[in-house]
Amino acid sequence: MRTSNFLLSTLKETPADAEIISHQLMLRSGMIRKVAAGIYNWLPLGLRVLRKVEHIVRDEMNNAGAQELLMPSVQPAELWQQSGRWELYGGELLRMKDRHNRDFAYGPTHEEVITSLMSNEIRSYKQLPANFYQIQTKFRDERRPRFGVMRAREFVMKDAYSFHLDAESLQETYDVMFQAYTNVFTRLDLGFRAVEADTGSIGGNASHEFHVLADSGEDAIAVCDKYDYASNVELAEALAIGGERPAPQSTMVKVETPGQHSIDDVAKFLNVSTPTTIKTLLVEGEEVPAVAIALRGDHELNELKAEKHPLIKAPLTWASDELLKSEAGCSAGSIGVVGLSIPIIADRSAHNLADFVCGANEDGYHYTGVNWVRDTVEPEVFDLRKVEAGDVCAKAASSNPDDLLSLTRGVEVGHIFQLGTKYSEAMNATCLDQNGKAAVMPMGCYGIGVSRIVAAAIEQNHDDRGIIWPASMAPFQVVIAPIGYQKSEDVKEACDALYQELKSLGVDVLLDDRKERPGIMFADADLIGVPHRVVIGDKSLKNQEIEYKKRGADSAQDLPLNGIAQWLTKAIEM
RNA sequence: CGGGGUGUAGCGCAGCCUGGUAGCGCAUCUGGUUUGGGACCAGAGGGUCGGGGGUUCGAAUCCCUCCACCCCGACCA
Repeated sequence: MRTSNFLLSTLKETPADAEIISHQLMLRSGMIRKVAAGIYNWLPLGLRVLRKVEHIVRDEMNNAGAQELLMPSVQPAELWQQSGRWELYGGELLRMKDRHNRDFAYGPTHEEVITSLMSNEIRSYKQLPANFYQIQTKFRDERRPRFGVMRAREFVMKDAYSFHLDAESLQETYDVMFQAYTNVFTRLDLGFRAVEADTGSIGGNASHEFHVLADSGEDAIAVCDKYDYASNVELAEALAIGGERPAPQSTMVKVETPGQHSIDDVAKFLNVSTPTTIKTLLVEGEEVPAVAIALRGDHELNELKAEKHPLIKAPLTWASDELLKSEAGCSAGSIGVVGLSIPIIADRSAHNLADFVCGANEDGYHYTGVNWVRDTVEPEVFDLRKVEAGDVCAKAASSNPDDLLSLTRGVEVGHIFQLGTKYSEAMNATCLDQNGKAAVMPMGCYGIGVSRIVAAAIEQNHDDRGIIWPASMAPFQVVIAPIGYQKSEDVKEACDALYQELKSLGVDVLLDDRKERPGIMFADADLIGVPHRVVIGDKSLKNQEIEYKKRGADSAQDLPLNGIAQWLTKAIEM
């Protein structure tokens, strides 16, 4: 490609509404332009990258035995009513009507369509297992689209759906897809982790997310390398801190704590440390009006874990002031675990405390020297808190330094689920088994955020000049920057010859034949992130040399002109 | 959805408080001088000042209203 024939739409200044680096660089390099909130044009440069990612994803899906198909983005409401999601999916489902006033939706995902399709096409167990995928545009009407294509409303996704005769077969395909996903992100040369995940609203059993590690990521991940453990913090198990609970030493004393509401205030006022206090939270209950949650003062509630407790109402609802008053007899700053008549659920670490401080259920008072059982009802023990860096990994046996969790942030770029029969039952997707009986097919589903990968890759690979593409997704592998292309016949000849030779060798090469000063060519080449740069000018040509620089390297080197094309093709492969 | 903020040329912004011919930098076009890390000189084009309504002799500026977009909290590839 020659720049004279390519829309190189770079910006010198950063558009004001771009917050994170990948969004800024995608705008500045001319990869994308916004059409509306969360809706983007992909310019030629951006599309080249998107296509490279698609290519690798497609290749690995094919290798994993999945078959590509293409489903419509517009889907009739009937399918969604059949699965029950027309009512359940909520505002993220973009709904519309056709000219006959029939309801349709723009597909946010394709479980309904594929299950309906395969319920007709798959008739015998002999056709199983089967795995189908597509790479296609989805629309999810996000509450808050942001960060460019990282969280867009319209985006490109690879979604795959597998069908099985039994759970064993589903597990086998799930494992194959797990490996395929690992291959994809390895080939894309991204730093990533597969993490245990919540199955969320799609439902089902096993689930893993694939995260590209980046500080700007929206998800927190707990990691322990020694045990190859990685889990979304939403899910990560928090072990009890401290061993067996010590025996009570102190007697319980009611103390005045006027105007002290937060744990920090109370601890400072009483001159104790927050890990020796207990905070008590009241939430609405299932079948009971309210439930008390007891956490160590310095710990935070993991709401997702709380919602899994049968007594706690989901979604988690904080008790109103009136409910606090009627159940605890005080306001939020003075609640404690002594004398409550509602169920108490204590986090493991809170349950390990002795002689602790907690509210007295009377405004302006706390207790010191409180002990479980002696001074309270026996609480139920449950894993309720958020894990923290330095907690012991749930898979570890000791608290050696390398058994501890560290926290890192990630961008979710892939998610695989074992769906089970949730959709196949609803859509009546059965096939005949060995005995000639109709069997409901268990399913798996597997998603990759293709357009999100592009943004995530930039988050991980950039410097103050611009993008540094991994070789596998660079829009161009090599850029030729001539010094005096318009002036020097020699330079023009050498550049054109190298350009043609690289093209014939199958290299994605960009020849910058604009009438621009070198500084502009270099700045643009750095900004759009081309991995290999060749500079050809009269000076070096005199010595039969060119100048080569790898993107991100500190300095350039002079290389012989002779055989440079072959040298470059080798450099690209490395 | 709740809270905060912004809409003025393709991009970044000033002007608004205190109403009076719509500006600056970058980008674009023309001519010239330049030519190894975002050059310089001279000239040019480009605006329903987010939309609608109102106040006024006169509105980018004041008032009302609608819209769009951005940022902070609950969801997801």
